[in-house]
Amino acid sequence: MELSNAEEQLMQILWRKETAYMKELLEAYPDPKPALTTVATLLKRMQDKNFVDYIQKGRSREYFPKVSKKKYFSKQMNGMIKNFFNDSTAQFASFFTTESDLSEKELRELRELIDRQLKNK
Amino acid sequence: MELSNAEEQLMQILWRKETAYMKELLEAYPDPKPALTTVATLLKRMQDKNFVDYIQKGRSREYFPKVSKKKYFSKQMNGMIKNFFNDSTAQFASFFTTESDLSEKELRELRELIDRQLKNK
DNA sequence: TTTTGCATTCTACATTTGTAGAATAAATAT
DNA sequence: ATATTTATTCTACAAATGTAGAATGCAAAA
Repeated sequence: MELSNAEEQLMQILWRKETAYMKELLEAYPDPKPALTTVATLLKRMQDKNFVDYIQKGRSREYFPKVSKKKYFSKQMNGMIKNFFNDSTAQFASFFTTESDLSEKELRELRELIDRQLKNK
Repeated sequence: MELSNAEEQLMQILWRKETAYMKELLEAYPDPKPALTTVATLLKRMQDKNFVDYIQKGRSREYFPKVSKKKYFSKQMNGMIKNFFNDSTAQFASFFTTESDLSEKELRELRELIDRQLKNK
């Protein structure tokens, strides 16, 4: 089961905070903030989908992500690479490199990084 | 307005074919194929969303994408980079480079590509 | 202890998405 | 000329999504 847009937005907040109470989540929303019950509904659905859990603290709950941002992101990326580049990561990489408008500096840094990666092989 | 999942799948088919009649679209679906009316509904919605158009040919229609795969993909990517990497393309690139499991050969090719990019600057 | 604030659960409802049957029309094959 | 195939439009409906009010309970502040 995937996250919907509204759910993913909330997930982003939760990832940033790592752990948060209802009130903090609400505060973290940009204006116009949704109703508290809206967030509650989303959290409930996200729990059902197994993306979020909580620890009862007194009478309220400390929510936290059950899926790491990194893991979630990787899955998204793999989906896109599969659909758009026929499952070829390399093909994606080359598309990205030529199409993204990285600055010269950024390109150099990226090359540096690749060199380091290569040393690890 | 964004494409839904089912719509995006159809879009992928249309991008592959570049142009296609109803029948061809249907044939291109993997089994179990949806009902023809399902595809018709999707096409209609995609027209409303301005992702698809057609040319009347005799009594049927030659459908074609109004948005290129590349453009669509870029938009998706930018969205993800914005959400996950704080809008930093470079940060994404470095994450990608370290986390993707590109082979040594692929890494070398990527470096080549970056070199060529750099020469263009 | 009365008010105020906050969280939770329930209920609700409009919109969007996934899926397709029925009716209709035209084109083609028999 | 009739049956068959194919496409189109209309209608429909369940599920998912976005959004939030009402009711309830409890805790902290006044």
